[in-house]
Amino acid sequence: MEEERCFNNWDLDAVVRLACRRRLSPPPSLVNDPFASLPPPPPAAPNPAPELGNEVEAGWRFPDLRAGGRQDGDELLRALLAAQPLPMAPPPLPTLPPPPPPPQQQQQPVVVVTPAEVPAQARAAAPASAPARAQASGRQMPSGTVPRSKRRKNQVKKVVCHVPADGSSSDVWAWRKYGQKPIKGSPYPRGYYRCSSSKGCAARKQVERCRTDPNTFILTYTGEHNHAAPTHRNSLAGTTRHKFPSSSSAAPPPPSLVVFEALYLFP
DNA sequence: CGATTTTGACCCGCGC
DNA sequence: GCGCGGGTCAAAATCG
Repeated sequence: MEEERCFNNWDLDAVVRLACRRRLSPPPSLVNDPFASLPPPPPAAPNPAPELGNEVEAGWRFPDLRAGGRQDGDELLRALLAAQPLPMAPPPLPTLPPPPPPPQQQQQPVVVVTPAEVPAQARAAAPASAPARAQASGRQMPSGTVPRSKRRKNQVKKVVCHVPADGSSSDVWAWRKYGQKPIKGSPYPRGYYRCSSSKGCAARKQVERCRTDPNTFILTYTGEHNHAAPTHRNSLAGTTRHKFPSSSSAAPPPPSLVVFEALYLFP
């Protein structure tokens, strides 16, 4: 169990780092395939939970993008595409079983885009209007921040992307992990990261291994960067520090393309 | 020394 | 109204 935890842990961190460092530092030679040296994902989670209405699957559904008649999603998409033309065919989405009927709350437009700078671009393109989601702490909050209670989970703007385990997404931001939680129905924990490029940056990122495809990671970006994208990533940000000596420690895999899915949630 | 990671606890949104 | 689950905080430990 411990190992598994470490394993998962490592995975998430690795992905995040990759996602962050991409073109910055060529992957060490020892990092061919982190997964190869690691124990395979649990064959069968305690509860496979086939019908999990997770956001990812929701993302696969492709509800009508203009359902809400909003332009944000569309603009975002456009911005994303403009910023980074699809270098490869659309994502292998449908590896998942037909998702369950969409709960009424799932009327968020979903968009599929590709890669790399998406989060950054998206944020740059989208109007900086995510005050609430930024402040989520329930405890002592700096004055002027919006209490978590004001926030609606379903109204949080998100950009979901799938990252192949053998690759990485790319964004120039530096992310700092602030939490990790096991997700019900998923054998893999989800890591929570926030932008460390700028102190008050509201941008956050969640990293989770796809339960249906262990070789794929799901990155979920929320919030917006309130600062310009750093030309170079921060010093220590992304520093590799393995707490798990020996086996588990490994370097991140080489960068490559990513498959993105933009999941845009509206209020 | 500064920044990051880890981990348990707390808070709150949401579904029943 | 209650309980569950997800998201975040913060202290301690670790690393470059």
